[in-house]
Amino acid sequence: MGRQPCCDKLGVKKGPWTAEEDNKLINFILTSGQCCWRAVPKLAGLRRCGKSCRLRWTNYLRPDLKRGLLSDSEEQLVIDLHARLGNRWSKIASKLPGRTDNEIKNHWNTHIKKKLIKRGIDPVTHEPLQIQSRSLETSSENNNNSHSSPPESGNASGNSDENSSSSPPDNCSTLTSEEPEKLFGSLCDDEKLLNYLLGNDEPPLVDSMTWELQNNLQSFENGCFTSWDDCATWLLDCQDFGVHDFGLDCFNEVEMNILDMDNKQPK
DNA sequence: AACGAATTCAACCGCCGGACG
DNA sequence: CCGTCCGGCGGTTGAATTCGT
Repeated sequence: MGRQPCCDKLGVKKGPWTAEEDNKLINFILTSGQCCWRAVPKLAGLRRCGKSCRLRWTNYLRPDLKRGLLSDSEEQLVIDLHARLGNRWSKIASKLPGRTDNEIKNHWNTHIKKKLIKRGIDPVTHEPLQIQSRSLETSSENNNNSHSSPPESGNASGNSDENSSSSPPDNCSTLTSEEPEKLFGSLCDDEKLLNYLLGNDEPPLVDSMTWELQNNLQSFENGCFTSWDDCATWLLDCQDFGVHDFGLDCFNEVEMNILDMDNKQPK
């Protein structure tokens, strides 16, 4: 029995989003919040699949997104997390505020992979390439006991357990004795981040979020945008200038304010 | 300037798992 | 327990852009 498609394929537009579509989606989510994505296209007046709307929102339109290339420390963080988690891009993205899984995945495939190979590190196993080729020879002798296998290879069953007691500890052991220090080296100036990565601390983004919230709320007058144009401009500014780290909690507050404004001041 | 190759990244596809009736 | 719905995920594609000749 075939599943119903996620949306009516007929009449559904594909390809790049236009500014008008973006505005419609932003407008809808600002006024109605993120509800059932399946219903979003209809309610927002878009000829798009619900999935496509969700993707567009999460990967591009969300106001808390950073734009631009990953910084060096972000890159190191991605490398380390990849060593622990494998290709679980969403998990990795969740540790990098303002970054999306798609963005990290793309950056990994286009930049980081090459850098690691240049440094002589296998981007899949995070082992030095020479050691890996040697271990490949030996592993053919005892092939089933593959602790040096790619992190994601043990994940083929789709086990995406958050605390993941399974693969991450093993993955750490795939690094040479120098690697972890090398990888952490550039992160050591960010103690909170480091503690979090080592599992000793809470995520470090809370402080920055509240800090950014304070700053971004200055964009509002009495907690409200003075007009939709202001709001849209604010959203676009957030994207263009990389305003980040204030998370969707803040956004919910904005949204509530707008709803509140709508109630008080009908257009 | 023109062309092809290489690179980038937004968007799509299909699968999976949780929630729910 | 089973079937369905839906959101989310990771892999892949292909148009746009950049680079090299």
